[in-house]
Amino acid sequence: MSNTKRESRCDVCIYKSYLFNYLTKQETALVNLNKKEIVIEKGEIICQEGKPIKYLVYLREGLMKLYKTGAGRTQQIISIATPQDFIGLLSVFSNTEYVYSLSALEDSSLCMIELDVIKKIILQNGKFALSLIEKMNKISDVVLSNKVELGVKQLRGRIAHILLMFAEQVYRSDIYELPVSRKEIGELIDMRTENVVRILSEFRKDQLIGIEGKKIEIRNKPMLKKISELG
Amino acid sequence: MSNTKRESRCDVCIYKSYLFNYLTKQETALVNLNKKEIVIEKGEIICQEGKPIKYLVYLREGLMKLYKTGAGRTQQIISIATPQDFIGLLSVFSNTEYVYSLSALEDSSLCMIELDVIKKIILQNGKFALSLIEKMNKISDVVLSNKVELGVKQLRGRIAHILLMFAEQVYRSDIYELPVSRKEIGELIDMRTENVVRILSEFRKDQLIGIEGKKIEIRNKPMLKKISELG
DNA sequence: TATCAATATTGATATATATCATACTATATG
DNA sequence: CATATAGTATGATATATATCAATATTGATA
Repeated sequence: MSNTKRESRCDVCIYKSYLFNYLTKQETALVNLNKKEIVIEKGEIICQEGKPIKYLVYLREGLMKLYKTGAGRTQQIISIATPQDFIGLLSVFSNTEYVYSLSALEDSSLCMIELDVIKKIILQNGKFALSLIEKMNKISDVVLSNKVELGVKQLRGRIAHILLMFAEQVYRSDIYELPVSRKEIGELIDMRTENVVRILSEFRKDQLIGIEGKKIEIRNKPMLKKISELG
Repeated sequence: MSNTKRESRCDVCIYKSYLFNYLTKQETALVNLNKKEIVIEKGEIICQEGKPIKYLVYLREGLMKLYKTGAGRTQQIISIATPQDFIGLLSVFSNTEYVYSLSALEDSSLCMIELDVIKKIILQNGKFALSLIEKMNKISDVVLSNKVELGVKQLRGRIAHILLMFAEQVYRSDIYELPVSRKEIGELIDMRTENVVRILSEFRKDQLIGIEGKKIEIRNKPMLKKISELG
């Protein structure tokens, strides 16, 4: 737990979410006083299911996973958070305890804002509230449609989908280092580790991708897209 | 399309959502002026994917399904709305067109409120905004956790889950009339019609349920719960 | 460096689920 | 009334996926 803390000013924060542009000077100052910044290492767990919710977590830099622990230590990954995401935004206002856990897939830098302060601002700042609502809807669109699509796709389609997701949403590059293990990919798209491995190898044999350990290279994006769409 | 329209006053509406208790008299009057009430018959489609969003739909009485049409006329049911639900609340603020369609599973009575009016009220009424946010989070908890659980459960577990859902969430009775066809059950829990039929028959043979056409009787709830939980 | 544990890989096999075929309702429709 | 049409039902078979087993590889740690 090497939670290096450093304090920066919200008003000039370079990571600032566009949502906070709707705040007044006073509100920004209030956030400034009631937030803490932490830097965490890959693998560290920030929030655990069942623990009381105190903060709204904002991801400045890095990559994190939001997951749920089921019976028999199995995990299910709900979503992968990228910079500028408010993590778990879809559940913090309806629960007093976290329903998901949160851990770092890469070294990450977070800003944790007291939830009570956010609530206070919602009460007094309509523009902020409406923007937050829009933001929540956008997140729910993505998360939900991902989960809904899982149901119709076969394993090959899911793997293609996740490979493209990392390329397009996360790394914005056709060459990237997978931030997750084969097992975690399985937890994200509901399949067994062995099948993740198998289908990745298959895709490599078919020249769709290059693999070198965790390094992935998308080689035939049109074909991958087709596989992803047709399931 | 027998959209019988009748107008009632919001301030004394017996179907009123608790959310509207946070409104001022003026705001209630504004809603009153910008809403329309409609009564629709089983099978009627209210919103269609791709059509512009103008209203926030509130279900007063009846039962509706929110669904998505995929390639090849296949449907996927996202959720089933019960009275007092704001339908599609999770996507109306992030899109200008509906991303889901909405149709009646039973004769239903709806109140459709101009979305612009809702937005206006969010901007000026913090309590309403915060309550709406909490509501949205609750909906997303339910919808998302349902979809997440689908991924881990096998067919038997899914059927058990859905049978219990109708008994406990929708009809609050162990005997009820299924509002959906076997095909629609499949669309709701990602499985083939034949397997829905097969497993229902199996459950009947095992004395877990009684079936008579669409009429379902839960006969061994503890066992169904176990099947639902263990997947 | 040696050792251990976790991860990755591949193959063989079992199981779950989808698909195909057929028949048998109910319900609508001319 | 006859005849479509969708829904329900069941069996046989094909296919997709999970499970089991064995080995290789990597990464962490003493």
